[in-house]
Amino acid sequence: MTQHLFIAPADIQSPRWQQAFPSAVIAPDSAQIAEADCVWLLLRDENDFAQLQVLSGSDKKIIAMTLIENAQQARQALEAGASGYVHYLAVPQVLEQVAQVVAAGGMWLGADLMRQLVLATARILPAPVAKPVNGTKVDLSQLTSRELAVAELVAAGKTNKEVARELYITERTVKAHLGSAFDKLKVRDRLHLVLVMAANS
Amino acid sequence: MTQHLFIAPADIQSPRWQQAFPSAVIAPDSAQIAEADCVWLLLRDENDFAQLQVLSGSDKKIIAMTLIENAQQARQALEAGASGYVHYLAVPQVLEQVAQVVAAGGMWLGADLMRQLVLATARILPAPVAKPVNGTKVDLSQLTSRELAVAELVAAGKTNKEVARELYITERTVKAHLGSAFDKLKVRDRLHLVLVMAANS
DNA sequence: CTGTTTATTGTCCTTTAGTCCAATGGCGCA
DNA sequence: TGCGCCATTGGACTAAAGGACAATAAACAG
Repeated sequence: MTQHLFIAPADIQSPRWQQAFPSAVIAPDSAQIAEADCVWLLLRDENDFAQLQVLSGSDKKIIAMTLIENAQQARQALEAGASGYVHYLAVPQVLEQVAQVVAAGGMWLGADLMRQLVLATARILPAPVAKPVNGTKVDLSQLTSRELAVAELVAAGKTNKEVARELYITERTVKAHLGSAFDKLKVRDRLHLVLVMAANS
Repeated sequence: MTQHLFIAPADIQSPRWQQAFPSAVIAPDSAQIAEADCVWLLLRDENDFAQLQVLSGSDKKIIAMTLIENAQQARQALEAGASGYVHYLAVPQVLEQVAQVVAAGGMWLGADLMRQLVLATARILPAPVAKPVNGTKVDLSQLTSRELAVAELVAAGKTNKEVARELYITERTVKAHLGSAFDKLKVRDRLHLVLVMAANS
């Protein structure tokens, strides 16, 4: 039986982990790493990537979890040794599937990210007609670094107050950044912000 | 129950197909396509690709099978609409896993091909491409029909007032359904509801 | 040096969201 | 015919979100 260990800060956890794997251990750090043979690591900042690098040295299977699916982050995670890349709020069925595939020596990526990889690869391999991907695209690059930071946390489900605490600024400032992000991305509220960010990552 | 249809010439077939899916239909052409919801298509020449293109128009899941695994062919198959790419002599366990992943809205590629894709992509631009937003079934089944209707509209970015107008009920009732949906899905607000509903893609 | 952008915070105010404690009527089921 | 579940709504209330108007300070470009 596979022993799963979920490493994530206390404020970003999902009940679905335990639902998918009743015997799973959920902890904020890797203290109980020894008993685990499948580690789910929530990626948020560079430190988490560093930890991923460290873990990849072992023979344990590592699955990166993310707040927002993002192609570059996925690539980095897989390069750093992860065998899977999945949204942290994925439903138990998906989590189980990821575990299965990874346990079988496979790699797991959501279909959308996979498709991106396929299409991206089309450019470097001798390809026929690589259909350029487009759509209702929003340019997140027009946001300043602070606006983006706020937007990402908000898109991860944080409230303004939580974002403020996390970034060591006042709630008012959070609103300011958020408001200008709304303007730039032409969305009316945080809900739509999540939708466009989810559709363009 | 998923109905599998394997399309392959009589001289290139594998007994493992039937082993993996006892109720599967194996035929040399797509005559019996109507009853199937998962089509396994053996790729040999350009005609097969053409057929793949045609099939991709339907909502059926399509899995490309190959005689020899090849990165470029894999790419073409996935671009043409296939959700998986697997060797035609794969063992039943693998076939079942492929079917599972694909049924869940995922994409399947052997680990080796996957690694090639990942490494290939690593060298090119970090520019993200748009991804289509799709949704699969969640454990949303625990919601009543009304709760689900409200949840879906909310997850599409509608305000309570808009949902109320759309469903011809009062905003108060929208709140009631939404509140109980929150309880059942164990989310704290509409933002997390969106994340949960968008997570299983 | 000056104008622009970015980051930060403030107050005041309106609109939305979400919860608590109800109540009513319909529908299936034992 | 009660019991439970579902859909509906009310009122009252608290919290969260977002806009309007404005200010200060640092960084940066021309």
